[in-house]
Amino acid sequence: MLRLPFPRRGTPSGVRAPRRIRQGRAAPGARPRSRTGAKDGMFPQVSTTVKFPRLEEKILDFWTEREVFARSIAQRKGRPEYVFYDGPPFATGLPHYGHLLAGTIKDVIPRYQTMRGKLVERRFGWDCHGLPVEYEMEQTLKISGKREIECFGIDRFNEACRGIVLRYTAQWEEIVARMGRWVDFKNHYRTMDPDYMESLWWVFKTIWDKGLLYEGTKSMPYCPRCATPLSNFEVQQNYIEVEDPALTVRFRSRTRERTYYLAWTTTPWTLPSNVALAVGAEIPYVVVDDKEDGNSYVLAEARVGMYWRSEEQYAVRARFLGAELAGETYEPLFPYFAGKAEEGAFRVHAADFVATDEGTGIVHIAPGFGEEDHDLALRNGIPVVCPVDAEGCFTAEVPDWQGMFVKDADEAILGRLKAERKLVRREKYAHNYPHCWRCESPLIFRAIATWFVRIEPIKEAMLAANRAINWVPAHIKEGRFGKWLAGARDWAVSRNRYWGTPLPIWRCACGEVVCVGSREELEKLSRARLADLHKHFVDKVTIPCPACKQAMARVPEVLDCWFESGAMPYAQSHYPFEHKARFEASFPADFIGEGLDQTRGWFYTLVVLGAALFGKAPFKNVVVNGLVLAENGQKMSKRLKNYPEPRAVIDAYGADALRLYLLDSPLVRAEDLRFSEKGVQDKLRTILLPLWNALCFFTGYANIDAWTPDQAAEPEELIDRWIMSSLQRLKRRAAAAMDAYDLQGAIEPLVAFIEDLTNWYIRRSRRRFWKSGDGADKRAAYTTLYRVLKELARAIAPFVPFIAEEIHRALRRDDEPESVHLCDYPLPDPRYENEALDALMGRAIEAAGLARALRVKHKLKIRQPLAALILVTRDKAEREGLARLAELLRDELNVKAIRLAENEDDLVDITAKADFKALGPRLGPKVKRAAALIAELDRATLRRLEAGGSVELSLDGEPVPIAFTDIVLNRIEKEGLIVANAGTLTVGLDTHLTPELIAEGLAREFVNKVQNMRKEAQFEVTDRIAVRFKADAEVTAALAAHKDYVAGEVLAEAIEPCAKAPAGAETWDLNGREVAIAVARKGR
RNA sequence: GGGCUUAUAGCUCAGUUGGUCAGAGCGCAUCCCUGAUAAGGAUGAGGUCGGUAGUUCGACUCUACCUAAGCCCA
Repeated sequence: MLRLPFPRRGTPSGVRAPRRIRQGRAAPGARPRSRTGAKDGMFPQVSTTVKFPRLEEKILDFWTEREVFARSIAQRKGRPEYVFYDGPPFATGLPHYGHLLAGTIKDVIPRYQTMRGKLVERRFGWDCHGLPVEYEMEQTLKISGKREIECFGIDRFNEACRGIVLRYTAQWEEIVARMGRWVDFKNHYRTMDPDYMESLWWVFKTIWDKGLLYEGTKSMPYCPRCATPLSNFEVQQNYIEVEDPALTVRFRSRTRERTYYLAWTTTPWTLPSNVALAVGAEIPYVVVDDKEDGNSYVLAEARVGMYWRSEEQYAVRARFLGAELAGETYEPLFPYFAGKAEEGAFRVHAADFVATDEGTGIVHIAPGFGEEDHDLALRNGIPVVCPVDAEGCFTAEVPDWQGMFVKDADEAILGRLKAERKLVRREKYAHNYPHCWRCESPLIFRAIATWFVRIEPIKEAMLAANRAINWVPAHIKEGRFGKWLAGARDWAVSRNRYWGTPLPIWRCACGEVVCVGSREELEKLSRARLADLHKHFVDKVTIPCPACKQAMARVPEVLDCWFESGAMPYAQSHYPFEHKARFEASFPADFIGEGLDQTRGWFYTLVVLGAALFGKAPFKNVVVNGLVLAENGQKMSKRLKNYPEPRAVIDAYGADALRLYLLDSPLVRAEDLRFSEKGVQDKLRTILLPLWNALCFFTGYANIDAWTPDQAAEPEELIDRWIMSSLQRLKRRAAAAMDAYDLQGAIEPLVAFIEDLTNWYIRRSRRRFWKSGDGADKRAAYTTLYRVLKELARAIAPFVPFIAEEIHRALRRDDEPESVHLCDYPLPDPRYENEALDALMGRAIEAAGLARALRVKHKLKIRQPLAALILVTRDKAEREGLARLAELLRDELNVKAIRLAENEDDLVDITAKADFKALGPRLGPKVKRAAALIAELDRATLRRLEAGGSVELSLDGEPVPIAFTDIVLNRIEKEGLIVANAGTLTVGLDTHLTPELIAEGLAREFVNKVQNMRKEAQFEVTDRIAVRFKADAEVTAALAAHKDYVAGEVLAEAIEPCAKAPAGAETWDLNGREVAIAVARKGR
């Protein structure tokens, strides 16, 4: 069940309920500080109780109303173009997380580049053709298979497909937009549009003219009943456990006397089509003399035991590796194709797919059927025969069983073999066998006429294209993609289907073939002017044969839809029929991004066609994203419902949170991620909410003080200069990572900066904002925070476009762009960079952490002031730097003084370790003993080394000189002291509590209790009160001494001690002393 | 069966050219703070760095093999 982040009153789920009931929340600026006439500020009052999803929807409206996306592009007219190609999705289903992920990446990078001043057009694409559409249509129409479709009418079928492909586009557009992705849906491209299809023809024709297209055969799963080839996708649908006959037959050798090759098959009906035998080159074979029949048999050594029970029945005559058998010839089993011997049939070949776990280790090869058989035949010039017709019946080539369905012929074939003494053994064989998902018929594999793109002539161009691509992550270039390219085989681009781009090939019975490259060309040839290029229109067009004047008809196939998407760079622009110059100027694309599963899909077809047409890759940079898995690590499954609906997640946490979750993950490096709703919520809670609080903090106080950017004051305080310097570093790192297409690397510094901003800068600067008056320091603080937030909004805009927009709009002046997405990406300003300060503040933050830890360890709460914090470091520069931060640390840690010291000897023990990096190469195996000696060096020796001296160790009587660079100093707090150490810095607390300190601690405790009571009583934060209390003499005295402080803090007009507990008093424990306190609101 | 990727704390992940550093965030537990407050801070527990073998003075890091998961292909 989905947990909402803000159930009812808006408590983020997962956030522990506050221990105390919180009430009477005040507006941020309404602090108890007397001021007159607070003017309305220039900044909108930003609510601290934001609901991000609703906020985002408002921003979406703003973007739409103000046409911000279009303007973000329009304002870059004339600037260098940054070209993005969108990979088209199938819209037969609704978007899942994979789409949202890719969509986010495809949004972030164009947004970033736009802000860097580039013109980035983003056209959405739709993949409209292909089997999934046809499959769905068949289900809807309750028809299936070639015959039924053709009976239904290809025209009606195709029009029906056309009708459903765009069924979900409205939902797609809605959710893509809701994710904050800016992409042009109006100017989309669709693979089924006539212009698009015409460009495909041009691509096809161009490749044709280069001689890269040929018609061959491909062994495909085929349903004889439906008379149609099936795709792998279809085959996977229906595997059934069945029992088939398994035969071992003997082929008489022509090379060896009275010798037979034993071969094994589970498809007897393919035996008439046998044209070769295959052996494993590395597999040991034997020639066995059968003592019973006097013949010799060749088979794999490992399989002998399966055919002869006892060694008395046979004798091994020879033993050799399969390679030796290659080239031997044998007599055909059947006479039908005996004539093919001259073409290279009936030979033994070595093949790598031969195994010895079943059968004889010799494989019967029927290239007309088996896929491996077919490939082997193509590679070795074995003739391919396929005496089976479209319905799966034997043709006239096998007259004995002509017209018989092949599976039904099994028995007859078997009988014949038996009669001819060619059958050695008959078994039953149970295995998983694919069946037609439509009609349950067992599938056969069968060579199908198929059009191929020849890869060999363009392979070098493809490899060169790949070398020029910047892959993110880099390993894909030489790994997954490179390996795939290197082993690429000819690409089968035709499909025996209906809803697709028809192959523009017309063929005559006389053998003449023409390829048509445009509508105009077709019109010239046929006089037919076509508005639509789908099969049911194009197939009606005939072309007079230039050779014999008869009518040429189009070949029946349509194009593989991967061909269509791979041709998208050209087809989306209707190249070369339109936009010729425009295309040529913008090819190849600067950037594409899709999932890892596209390695052999879109990425591949883009590269093949780019290499074939232009000799280069159609894209320069590609970000490959990983797979979003369900929380349990399994694939997300609609059926299992093992993931929350994307829409529900967006509605609950907002698109920014989801974007951030997806981007700040291994997904952007092509690794998998287990999707966790909790993870999305955490991004909201730990990053977006604190950022939002920072904005609230700023606008709240700025409005109270009526601060405006006109009152800017140049920041001089160290902490201001520090956060400004941090900001520069953030911008430098984010831009560098983005330029390297390292999305996660760009987000990491953003998150770190938000942490710095909220948990150090604002925390440490609070008092500067709410102190009264409007001094230069306060103005500097406002100026700093204002600048930082504004630049931060721009820096995060590509990643979290909504919250960035809201911050920008809260802070912008009228003369600034009305949307953050119309701004330039902020770049580092070296004037504000200060590495030394960054390092120094880092030490101060560290020191504060150590000091807080000391307080916790020694039960000295922050409210108890302490006399001093002692910072010890031998580094002079560090000491001087920390001195400049003393005030800041004093305040943070509630100590009266910061003392800096150089001599750490009283606080820490020093030991040394060997620096293995320095000593290892020099000493080799002796390094371990040297390390032991170094660990025992005393303080005096170490100090001498530190001062630049050197020491000699004695190793095996050999003196080994050691310098300070050979060791690493280690400091350890001395036992029993209140000190803590980190690296060179040691901090100590002066824990001696004087009566003054104790008194001040009591006063602070008292303030704390009264503040709690104010809240409990639901007073307004500005209410003035009267306080009465009963306490012991010490507390009473402490309060008297700190009366002004206490009164100021709690807005008390009077603080009266009483002899006995006042009416309505609550009793508290004040550092072990009982105090009764009563508060009363004064009239307003 | 092949290719690629991944394997480090309960979870999500860092770990730079091998060097004595096993880390961060979250979660959990305990505590602090209470003028960013439907926030914030500190401390703590915990891991044979998937396994085995090797290279090396030294391996989370390099090599080989194995195991598991994911993707793609067969």
